[in-house]
Amino acid sequence: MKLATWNVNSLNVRLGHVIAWLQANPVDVLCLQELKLPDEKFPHEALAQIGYYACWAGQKTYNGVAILSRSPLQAVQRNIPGYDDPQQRIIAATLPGPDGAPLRVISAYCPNGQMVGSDKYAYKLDWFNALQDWLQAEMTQHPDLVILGDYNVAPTDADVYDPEAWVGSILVSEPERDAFHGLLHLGLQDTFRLFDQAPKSFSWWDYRQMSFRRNAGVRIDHILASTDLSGQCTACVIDKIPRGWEKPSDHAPVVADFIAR
DNA sequence: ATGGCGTACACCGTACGA
Repeated sequence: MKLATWNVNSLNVRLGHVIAWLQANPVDVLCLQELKLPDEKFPHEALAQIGYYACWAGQKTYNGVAILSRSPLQAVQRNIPGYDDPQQRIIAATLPGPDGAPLRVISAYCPNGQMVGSDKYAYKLDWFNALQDWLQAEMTQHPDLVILGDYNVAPTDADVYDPEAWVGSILVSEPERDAFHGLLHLGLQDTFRLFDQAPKSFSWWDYRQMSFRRNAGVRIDHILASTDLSGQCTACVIDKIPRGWEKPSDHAPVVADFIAR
């Protein structure tokens, strides 16, 4: 069973890319972030035509998340319960997992934070706290849980093309990394690091300065699996191919593969 | 120190991303 995540930077602009990618990579689940469209503009019919159920939490202009699935989605939850937030950054649903047992899937678009010390940075850290509290509760109810998305955190210096230039800056500051590791401490595994990976593996490259050609990127898109589930993970890869297409998203999809127990 | 590029909305520029 393959599950993937992709920050598409506008689903209006990238719908053709998403459909083309799914036809070449018929994953069971694809989590999307940065839809940048309101609920009523979500292209559920086009996605149904290629065989995907969907749930989504849209927002005009900014944010917005979705889960596409070959199986029907149950117990759909938008946002972090009890965390009052107009920004649409979380959607969760339950579907049959790799061996048929219920799997809780969460699509997450964690805040960017803009600049260390800014109001948006304070919001980012507060949001991660709320996420951690909610995940802790969620994991007690769902032993098989996977949270896929854009975390806007590069967990270690191995996830940054030029760590010395980035010291202390947004995406890598210690409080952000602490927040990310707080999630791991709940009993989640960064599935990408369960396997040998090429050095300088990244999931985001700036549109400017030919960053993709220079591989000047960071790894900020992650698939975290609960300990039980991570034992069934056989691979996690970043698919750089769509980043080289015409008018690409600045993020690449990340795909994890799970087998039955 | 700034802006580079791309998207959205709407205004002829600004906000935001990472």
